Amino acid sequence: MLESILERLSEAQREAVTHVEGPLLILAGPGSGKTRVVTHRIAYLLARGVSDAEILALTFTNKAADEMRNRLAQLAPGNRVWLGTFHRFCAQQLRRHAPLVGLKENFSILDARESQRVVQEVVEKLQLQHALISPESIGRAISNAKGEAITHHAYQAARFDPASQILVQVYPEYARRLLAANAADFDDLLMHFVTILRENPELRAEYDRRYRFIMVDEYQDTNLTQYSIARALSIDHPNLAVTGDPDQSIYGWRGADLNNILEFEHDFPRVRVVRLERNYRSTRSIVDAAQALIERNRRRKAKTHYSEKEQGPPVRVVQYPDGQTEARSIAGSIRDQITNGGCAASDFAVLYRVNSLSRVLENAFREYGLAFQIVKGVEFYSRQEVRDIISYLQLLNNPANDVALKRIINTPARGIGATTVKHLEDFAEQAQLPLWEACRRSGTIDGIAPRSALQVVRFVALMDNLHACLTHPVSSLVHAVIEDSGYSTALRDSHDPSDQDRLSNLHELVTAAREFEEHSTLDPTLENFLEQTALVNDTDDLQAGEQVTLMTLHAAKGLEFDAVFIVGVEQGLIPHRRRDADADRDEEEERRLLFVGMTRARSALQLSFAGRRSLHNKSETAIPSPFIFDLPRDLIEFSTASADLPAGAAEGLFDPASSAGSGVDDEYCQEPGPDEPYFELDGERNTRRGDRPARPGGGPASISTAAELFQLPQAFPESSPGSAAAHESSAAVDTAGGQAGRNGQDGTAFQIGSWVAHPDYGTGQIVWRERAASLEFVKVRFCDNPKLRRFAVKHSPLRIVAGPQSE
DNA sequence: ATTCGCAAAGTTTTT
DNA sequence: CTTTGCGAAT
Repeated sequence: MLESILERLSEAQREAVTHVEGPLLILAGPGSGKTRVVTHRIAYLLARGVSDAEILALTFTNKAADEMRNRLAQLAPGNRVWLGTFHRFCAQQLRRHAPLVGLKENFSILDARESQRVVQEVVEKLQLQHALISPESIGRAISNAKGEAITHHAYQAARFDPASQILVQVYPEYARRLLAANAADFDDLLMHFVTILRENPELRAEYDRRYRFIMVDEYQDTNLTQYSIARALSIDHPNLAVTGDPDQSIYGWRGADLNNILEFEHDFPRVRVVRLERNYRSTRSIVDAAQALIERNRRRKAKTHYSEKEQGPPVRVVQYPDGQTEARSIAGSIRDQITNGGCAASDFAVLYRVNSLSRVLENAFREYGLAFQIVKGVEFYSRQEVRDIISYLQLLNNPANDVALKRIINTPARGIGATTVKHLEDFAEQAQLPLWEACRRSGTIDGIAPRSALQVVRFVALMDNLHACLTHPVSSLVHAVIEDSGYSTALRDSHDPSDQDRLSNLHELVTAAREFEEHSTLDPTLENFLEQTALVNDTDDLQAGEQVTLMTLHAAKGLEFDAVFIVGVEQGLIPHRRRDADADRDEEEERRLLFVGMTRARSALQLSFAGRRSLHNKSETAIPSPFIFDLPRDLIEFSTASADLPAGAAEGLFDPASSAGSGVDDEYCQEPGPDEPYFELDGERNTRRGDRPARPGGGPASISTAAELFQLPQAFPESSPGSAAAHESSAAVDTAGGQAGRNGQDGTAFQIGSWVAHPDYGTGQIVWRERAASLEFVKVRFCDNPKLRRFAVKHSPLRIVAGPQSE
């Protein structure tokens, strides 16, 4: 049993897997088999007799949790280890102990927009509008404070800082409103749990005992609050194992604190540190170039990435005259390699720093008739119409939820205007009642016209009727809300074509509810469904189909592709120029971002920059990113592409296995000529960067307040390494976070470029695909109409008439 | 109460 | 250039 878990692990991997007691830090470089190690370690603990109820595995994203769960299920079928996101874990615990922080167990979870809305209201109410400090930045500041476990009681304004002067007023009122609405924002889920642990030592000890073995994934992304949770549960039983990679920390801007991982050894003395440095994913050229880049960072832990795969072709660095040429050339190259090089579209990814760069690429890909998908951030559950219906459900579940009530009291329009709502609010505030109770008393409130009061009464009756449906299955309740609220009628009667999309999204919500009933491991209650919709986003699934993937560098984390293009590697883009351009700290994070992007590639990698870049329709001269100069000359191949591409010409990124083929036909891809190269990748400039002055900062990281919150005991059991017979079979080729299609829908039929027929609109061509809530959507341009129409493939009468063709 | 029009802004993103 | 939000007008 133990043997079978340990076979096919490298020595370093095995060391991590067999570590049982005591703190463990796994520094896992890209492609080093991290997920494999985590899942195998859990399986190993189980095999050694640890009860599955004693193990807690925390991740940041549902995607990571799903992947781990699936892989663990294969190693330890039927296990009941708690494995999931921080937020879900905390939400569940918070339900149990809600009264300890002034909530009730049926509290609602506000999404980012809703909580921002509340911030805005508070700012207006307190008359704190400030010319330079936007409500958004105040919201961010509150979120940051919560990410450091600073409650509104504890928050102190820095004396002369105008932003914190405002915050010190807004934060408490914001917190008060959320409590009054029996609601928590995302950050609250974690912070309230920390508060509970902090104020209830016996409860903390109980949790500590209950979860004797804790694992935290992507530890470099933890903020102080998350750190505090992990730490609080690892005092009496400090068997905390974290995996992470400081070099892949790219979320500092959202509160992730690199110190948590850099100081782990300090916070947990006698920690075992395992470095997974071998990269099983990429060729040596790629790994070595990425290593050279990341070595320039100072705030990191020494770690040398290496590969024992073949050398592979050098990393290509290409200069294009402008962004359009860049896009076309890449599209041409990919098309060429698909038609001549035997590659599949799904082998390729194009990465960029900012979403706005996707547009040129989109156009070029369309022009070249390539199937592609853009991974974007609009989540199904945050669409307006979906959010509206969810608000009805939230109000049914938690009548105190004023945020939800205000959202839907007049959606769809039912004659309850701003004035009426204002009166209701005033009354509610005066009487210290939820808005909902004010609605019940609308007839008795001064200032509300009888006609308006009647409408409110009808709204109350509507909700009361729906309330009677609470005993029905969630999906029928959702259906009832959509129908009885008048929402579906309003959409059906609308002349705005996009309202039809909205309607199909709502049908999809019913389907999601049904799937939840049938497949969820949780009780299919309304409350659990609401939690699901708040904490899960359905679009982090990539489609599997045959298409090139376009996405931001951030979105690429955890994925891998045979060939990767990174575009716009220019000053101002990578590193990105910010408003408050501060410090090396940011530059290092940007370098890590490029490092993450580069290490997505298995066998071919190209970085490119342009001489001119038009962004927001302004064309400006562009200068190559300084990071380009960090790459060692002997690992890269530099070339310049000229402006006038022969249509359809392509350069080879791959040296295809048969490098003779259509590999590098350099019609517009020459070595930089002697005639004043605009840009020269020169050894001298390259080395000069090496000896720049040492940074003064970087001092000892201040030890987090969490250390004061939760003291560690002086001693804990000596770690006992499992004595597994070590025979090396280092064939462990694992793709950490490797992405496989696990969506049901087959991607072959409805492709970009396919011709389809519709009974009403005639024939048209698919120009866009997307996926939301396990449903596939396409946009179609019909012959007689320039306007795009969007359809849910499953529900639409579309019929394929011809395969993909370029226009 | 809805609709229209104009102004302003425009990193990255999970939960 | 595009999107989004707010304010004025009907």
